[in-house]
Amino acid sequence: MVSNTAAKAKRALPLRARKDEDKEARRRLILDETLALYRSTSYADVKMADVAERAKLAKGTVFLYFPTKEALFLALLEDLLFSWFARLDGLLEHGEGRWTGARLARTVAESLEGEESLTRLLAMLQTVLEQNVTAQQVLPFKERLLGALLSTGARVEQRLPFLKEGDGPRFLIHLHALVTGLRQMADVAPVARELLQQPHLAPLRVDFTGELTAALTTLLRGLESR
Amino acid sequence: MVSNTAAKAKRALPLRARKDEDKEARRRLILDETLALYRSTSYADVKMADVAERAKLAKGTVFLYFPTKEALFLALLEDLLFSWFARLDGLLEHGEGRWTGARLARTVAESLEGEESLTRLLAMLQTVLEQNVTAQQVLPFKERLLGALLSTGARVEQRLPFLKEGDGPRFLIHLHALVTGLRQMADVAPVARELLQQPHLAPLRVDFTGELTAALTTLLRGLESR
DNA sequence: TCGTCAAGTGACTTGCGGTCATCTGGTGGC
DNA sequence: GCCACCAGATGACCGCAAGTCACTTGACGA
Repeated sequence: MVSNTAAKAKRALPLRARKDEDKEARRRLILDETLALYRSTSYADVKMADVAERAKLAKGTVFLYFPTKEALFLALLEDLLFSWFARLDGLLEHGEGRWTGARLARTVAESLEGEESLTRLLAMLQTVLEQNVTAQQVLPFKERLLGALLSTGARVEQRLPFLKEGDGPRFLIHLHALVTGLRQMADVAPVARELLQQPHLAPLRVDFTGELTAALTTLLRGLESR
Repeated sequence: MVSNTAAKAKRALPLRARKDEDKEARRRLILDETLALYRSTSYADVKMADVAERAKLAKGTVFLYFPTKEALFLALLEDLLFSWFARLDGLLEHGEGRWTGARLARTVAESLEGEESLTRLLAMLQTVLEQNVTAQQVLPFKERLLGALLSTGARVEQRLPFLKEGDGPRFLIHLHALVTGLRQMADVAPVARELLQQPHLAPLRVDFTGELTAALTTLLRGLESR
């Protein structure tokens, strides 16, 4: 979970973080500043030196908390991803009334609206983030991911009676695939975005939420009519 | 299209490529060597200096043919992608007998088997390759892509009578999304691959062709039962 | 109060993408 | 067949960003 500004202002950190609590706060601070920078630019444009400067730390200090740039962004992804899982769980748990494939598709797609940072990071996961990171560092992430896949997957299965054993997690894997792919198409590099303004290239433009909803609905209808 | 070794050995290039034909041959040579390197490593591990060395050229010469590393890989992707489109067109055109959603799904998924380089590059398209490249350089690619999307999309629509106007291209966009996403999951970084050997993480392992076939079949069944 | 040592620092190293002043071989004109 | 020209080729060099490490300093316990 990324701390909000209120929490940030709560208390000035000592110059040296010796208590675990303070270390954690410093870690959060670095993650927050990284996210702030990433929001308005791209992975390549976020320099470790800039992160350090914004966090009012020396560059070396950032590397005390995260051994590589990739590890930093992997941690950021972890924050965003699992807080999204928690939010989706909430929506599935507390939603009233009958659930249909279409409703689930909409719920999921909308839960990802405004989560551009998350989906952009997700799209880089294996291509970039898992480079230059040791197995030690990826393992906890993968294990948490598996856990979330199984537990949220089970919740999805409960909601839609036509789903069979294992369909839930598989649905989430397809969701991940679609999110990754659609985000790449919808949220392209600035150069390409400009290009796609040209009317004759309009068919290449992709509305993320719309297209994701459509794809998930179709996917679930396919499972229902099996 | 990437030239084969036979074509490569056909004729020694002059030291200076002055004719367009020779320039094209040199360009191909660079692309071939890039692909050879990329096959066994990753984007980050392919150094421009290595490409030059393998092609028996000075580093500067490579930059005469491709202005940036990203442009080089974009050109490589273009080669692989459009030759795959052509191959798929052939399969759609010459396939005998009745076409079903399941058959189309299988045909498409199998046409991508052994195309790991293509799908890995595709997964990097917007995240990496379109960075550091001018609009001038991306435009032809996008235009060709649009053309292929429309023409191959139309072929797909012809094969499956239950598809409506526009379903073909849209199917291909969802295909792109799924390919990108599934490739990321199936063909992970070496670190992660090692990790996934552990039995308790088995559910995170993804069989690319199998999973793609399943997803496409479900997707098409969803469209059929609309 | 002060000694200890982990947290913090930033100048430095490394490595790679990209440049450009210089060189040279193919070609066209004679 | 010779030569002048210049586009193609070269590789030493540059800039930049990730990552290191010898040194400094402030929190805490004795």
